Amino acid sequence: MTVAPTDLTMSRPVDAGGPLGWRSLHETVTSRLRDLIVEGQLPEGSRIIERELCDQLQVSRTPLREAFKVLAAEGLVEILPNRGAVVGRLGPREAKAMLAVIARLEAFAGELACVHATDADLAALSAMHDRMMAHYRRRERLEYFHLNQDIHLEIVRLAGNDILRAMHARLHARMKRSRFRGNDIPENWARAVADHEELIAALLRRDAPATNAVLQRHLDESWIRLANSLRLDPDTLAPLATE
Amino acid sequence: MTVAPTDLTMSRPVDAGGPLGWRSLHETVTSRLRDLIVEGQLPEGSRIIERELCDQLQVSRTPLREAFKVLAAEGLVEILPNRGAVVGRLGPREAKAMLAVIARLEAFAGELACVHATDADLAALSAMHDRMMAHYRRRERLEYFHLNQDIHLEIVRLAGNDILRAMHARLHARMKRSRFRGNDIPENWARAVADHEELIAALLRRDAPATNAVLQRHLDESWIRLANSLRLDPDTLAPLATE
DNA sequence: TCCAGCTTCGTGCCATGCCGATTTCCCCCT
DNA sequence: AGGGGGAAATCGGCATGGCACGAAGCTGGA
Repeated sequence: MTVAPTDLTMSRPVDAGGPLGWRSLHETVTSRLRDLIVEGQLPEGSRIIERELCDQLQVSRTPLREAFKVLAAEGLVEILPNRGAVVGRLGPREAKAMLAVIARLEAFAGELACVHATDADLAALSAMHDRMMAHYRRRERLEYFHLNQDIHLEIVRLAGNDILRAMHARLHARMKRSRFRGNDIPENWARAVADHEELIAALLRRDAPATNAVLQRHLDESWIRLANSLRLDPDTLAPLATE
Repeated sequence: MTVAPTDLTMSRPVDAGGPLGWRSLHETVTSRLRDLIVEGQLPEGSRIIERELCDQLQVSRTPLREAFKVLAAEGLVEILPNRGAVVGRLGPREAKAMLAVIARLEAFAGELACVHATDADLAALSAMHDRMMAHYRRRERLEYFHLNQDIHLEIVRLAGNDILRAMHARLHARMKRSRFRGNDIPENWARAVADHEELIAALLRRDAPATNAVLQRHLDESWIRLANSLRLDPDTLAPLATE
């Protein structure tokens, strides 16, 4: 779990720049740490030693501890009293629960987007979709993946409900790490792409019920895909028989 | 914003008791502070001076600052860089957004409860409902209010989805303070009670779609009631003309 | 040889001190 | 008299040190 000893003090202009724009140190540490966890640099379940991270991040223990507290509130790490912090594990049960909630939130966001988004917003979204499709035709998985995520986040943004966006962002961040492990299988990929075609069409028609339905279905299938890649039964969570 | 100078060190057995069961100081402070904010002891928008609270809670600044960080992550307080913390204001726009999300989450929870709750669970819920109705007939508003909240929380619990419960609890806590200011008007009260009758009936029938629908409607009406009590138009959020 | 108790070491938690930023108030200038 | 600028008080942010809890290693007895 060795991390590149990046110096965070450099990212804060100590004397230059206006009072706007620079963030307090614990905030910087929190962001950096969140990225490290979400990107999987810190493996799940591993104990995090304060002093070690202090040396690597070149900060004192106080801002680091404060960062741990907010990450614990976000559910990314778990703090055991008097025994330090471990990066939070994501069991299959929690993953299923989380995806179910994400599905409802995003479906709701789709509904709202149909009502509140401007024509320009939808046009931009459609353009993103077209670019994503281009990547799909070239089988550029990574670019597809990122654009896919951007589209989902954009839909939530277009809903115009900040609370909804914050809730969704929280859950999405926790799921992101799990999704990084390639769990997209070619035969399912086509299905996901078809969903997206339907989704964009429904949005452009501003058909709220249809948008809700297709997003709900799309994300439910997302859980099926994840469960299959984990060799689990999507319903009972029992280990799947492997041949 | 003077708060009773409760001594938190007492709540932590310094030498007695086993190692299990005592929480670290910042956790205790966080809970206490959360209660203080939710119950309205700390008025919204007021700046919180670290030193002042340190004296009143009899703790040092470090655990207090850590508590602020997690409460900020929960959205209960807002931290302005180098300018301290203020308890988060809840504008009408955010209140509407929050209630909309709560409505969807609770409606979803109702669906799940229809599937996952045991017969005993539903019987207990029904008993709570009966007690609530007894309070209603006697016009005991406070007891009714508390039981009402308990029922809603219980439904979310019965859904068996911990993520859903956590998200809902977060939002519910932030709304609670606003709801405390009596915004129940007698003529609307009867309507809310009728909703609850329908709700319990749908749950006992394990009719998921009906449960979803009635909860959704009930909470949407809850927003209408709140907007009216704030003299705002529920849709446009424009100030309502008062005669 | 194995278990129990103690000791030591590692580690996290909390208090305090110093530094920088912000705000406020007073004085001076217009 | 009113407005602007500067200085002091105030408050929050970060670093460090002391303290307490938990875990592992060691030693002595059964």
